[in-house]
Amino acid sequence: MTIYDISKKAGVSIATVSRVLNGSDKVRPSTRKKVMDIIEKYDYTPNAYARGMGLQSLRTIGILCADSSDLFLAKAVYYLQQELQASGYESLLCCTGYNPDIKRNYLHLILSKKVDGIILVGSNFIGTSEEENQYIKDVSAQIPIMLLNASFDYPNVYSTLCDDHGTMYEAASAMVTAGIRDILYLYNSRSYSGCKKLSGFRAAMEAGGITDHEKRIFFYDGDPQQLDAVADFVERAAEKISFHGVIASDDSLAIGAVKYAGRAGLKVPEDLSVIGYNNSMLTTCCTPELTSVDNRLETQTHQLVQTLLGVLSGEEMPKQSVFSGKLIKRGTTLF
Amino acid sequence: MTIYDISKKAGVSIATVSRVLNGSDKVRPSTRKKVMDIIEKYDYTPNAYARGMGLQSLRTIGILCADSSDLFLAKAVYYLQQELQASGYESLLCCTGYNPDIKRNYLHLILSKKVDGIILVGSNFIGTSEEENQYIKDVSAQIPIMLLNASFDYPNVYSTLCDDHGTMYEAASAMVTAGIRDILYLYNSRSYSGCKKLSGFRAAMEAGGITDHEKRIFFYDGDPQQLDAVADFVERAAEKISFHGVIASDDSLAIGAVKYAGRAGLKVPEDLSVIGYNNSMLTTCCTPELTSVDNRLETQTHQLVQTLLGVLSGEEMPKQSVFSGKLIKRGTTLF
DNA sequence: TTGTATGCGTTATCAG
DNA sequence: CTGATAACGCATACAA
Repeated sequence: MTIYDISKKAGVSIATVSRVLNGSDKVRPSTRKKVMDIIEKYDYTPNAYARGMGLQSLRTIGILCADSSDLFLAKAVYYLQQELQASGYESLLCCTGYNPDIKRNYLHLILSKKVDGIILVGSNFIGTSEEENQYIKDVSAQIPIMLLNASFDYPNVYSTLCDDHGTMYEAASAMVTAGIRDILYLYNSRSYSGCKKLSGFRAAMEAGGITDHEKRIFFYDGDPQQLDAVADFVERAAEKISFHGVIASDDSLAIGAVKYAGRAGLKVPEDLSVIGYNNSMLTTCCTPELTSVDNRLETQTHQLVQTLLGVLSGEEMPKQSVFSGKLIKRGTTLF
Repeated sequence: MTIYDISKKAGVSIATVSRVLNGSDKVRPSTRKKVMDIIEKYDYTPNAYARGMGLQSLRTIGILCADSSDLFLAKAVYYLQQELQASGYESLLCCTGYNPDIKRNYLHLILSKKVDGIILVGSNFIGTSEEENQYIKDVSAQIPIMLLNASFDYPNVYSTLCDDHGTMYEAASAMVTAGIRDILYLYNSRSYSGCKKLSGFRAAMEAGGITDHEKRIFFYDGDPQQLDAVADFVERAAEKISFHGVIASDDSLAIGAVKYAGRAGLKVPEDLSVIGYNNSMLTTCCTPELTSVDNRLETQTHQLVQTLLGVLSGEEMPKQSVFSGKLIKRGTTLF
C-alpha cells in the first residue's frame, strides 16, 4: 500500500492524499472523508523512510544509554521519553553497552536516522582524553548533543547534571561531623560523574582533617547488581582496613555493604553507617532503609528537554545546567 | 554530505561510492582507498531514510515495551537487544506506557519504519476481548509478531512464555504443603500472565482443599515501586483477614509484604512466609532474602530471537514455546 | 572495474 | 481546493 494506491482508489491525486495525511485544512471535507475511508479500510501507514527523505525534521530525538537494565539509567530514559512525547517528539532509544567502539558506532547509526538531536544518558559517554571524546565533537558539528549527568564544554553540546562533587562533599562531611572518621568509599565507575563524586569525598576528608583516607577508597570491578558479590568485596576490604562508615557511589554498592554488616554481625547504623547514591527504589527495599543522595533526576530530565527544545527552535540556551543533590536521610545513618 | 558530494570529491561515480559503502568486492583497492579517505575525512554517514526506501529489509526489529523502568521489562529488553545485535539485527525500542490507544499508535509508528518483525515485551499487550487484540491481527498480516511472556493464537504471531499457571501452582502448593493454609495473594496486573498466575494460585488452593481463599486475593492498584505504599496496603489487608503466608505476582509486592511484617513485629519466615515472582535483583536486596519464582527470562529471550530469525528466513517455527518456571528458595520461606 | 539511469514513497512548490 | 511534478539520497540493473 502506497500513497499511489490510495489516491487511485479514492479517485484523487497523491497530493490530496498527502494533504489529508498531514492534516492540511485546504481539503474539502467531503474529499477528506472519501480519502480517510480508503486509508482506514486498507489500514494504510505512510512509509517513514520515504517521508524522512523529503522532510527537514522528523521531530525525532535519539537517546543513547549504556544499559537499560541499570536502575538509574532506565529511570532517566523513562522520564526523557515522557517529556519528549509530551512535546510532540518521537524518540529512538539505543542501548549501547559500555564498549567505546560500539558506542561510537551507535552514535553514527542514530545520526543516520536524521534525528534532530541526540541525548547521551549517563556520564560514561564522556572520556578523560581528548581523543576519546572526538566522536562527540564530530557529531556535534551536525546536530545538538545533550548530556545527562555529564559535562563537556564544546559548541553545540549542552550539559545537564547534578553537582556530584558538592553533593558528595556534603554527604561525606555530614558523616564526618557525626564523628565517623574512618569511612570506606566504594565506587565502580571512573566516568565523569564517578570522578566528581570521588573528588567530593576526598575534599570532605581533607576538610575534616583526615589524612589516611586514600587507603579506604576501593574500586569494585564487578556487576553491581550481584549484591552478594559486593558484600563479599566489602568483607575482603574489611580484612585490610577498619571502618565505621561506608559511602558508595551507587545504591547497589551501599546495599552490598549493608549485607556485609548483616553477615559480620554489625548493627546498622549503630556499628556501621551507610550512605548510598541515586536514591533508587533499592533504598526502601533493604532493612534498615538506606540513606541516599537524591540527584533530582526528574528535574534534570525536564531541564534537559526544555533546553533541547530551546536549542532546536534557535534560542540561546544555557550550555550547562547544574542542580544540587540532596541527602535523603533514612535508617542506615544516625545523623 | 550526500553520496553525490563524496563521489565528486573522490572523482568517481555514486555507484562506486555505494559499492564501497556496502563492501562490494568489485572495487579496485586503490579506488576503494581513495573513496574511504574522503568518507572518513568528512565523517560521512549515509542517510538511513534514503537507504530504507530501496531496500527490502533493513535488518531491523521493533521492540515495544510498556515501561522500561520496570525491572522485569528492562531486563527483557536488554537481553533481546543483545541477542538481536549478535545476530546482526538492529533494534528500535519504544516505551509505550500502558494506555491501549497509545500502544496501538506506537505499533503503527514502528511498522512505518519498515521493521522486519515486532517484539511485544510483556503480556500487557494482549487484552481479553477480541476487539482489544484486533490491532495485533492487523499488523501480523504484514510482518511477524513475537510475544514475550504472553500468548495469542493467530497466524504469524509467535509466543514465548513461562508456564505461569503451572509455576504459580507449584509455588503455592509448596506453601500449602508446608502447612500454611491462609495465604494472602497479592497482584497488580490483570494482563495475560497476571491472570495465569492467579488461576494457578486458585488451582493450588483448591487442590489443597482450601475453600475460603477468594477473600484473601487482593488487587493492588498503585505504583508497585512505592514499597511503603505496598506495605500500607498489606497492613490494611491484615485488618480484614488473617494470613501466615503471602504470595505475590511480582517481587516488589512481596517486598512490600516483608516490610509490613517488619512494622507489625512479625518474624519472617517464622510468623510469615513470603514468595515473590520474577526473581529480580530485589530478592537479594531485602532481609531476609526473598524466595521467588525464576521465569527463565534469558532462556525465553534466546528462544524468542531464534524463533524470529527462523521465521524471517522462511522456516517453519513453533507457534508457541513454553518454559517452566522454578522456585528459588531463599530466606522468606522455611520450606 | 566503473558509470548511467531508474525507482523507491513521500513532501512541497507551482499551476490551474 | 486540487493536480502535476520536482526534489530527497541511496541501491542497483544494465551498459560500457
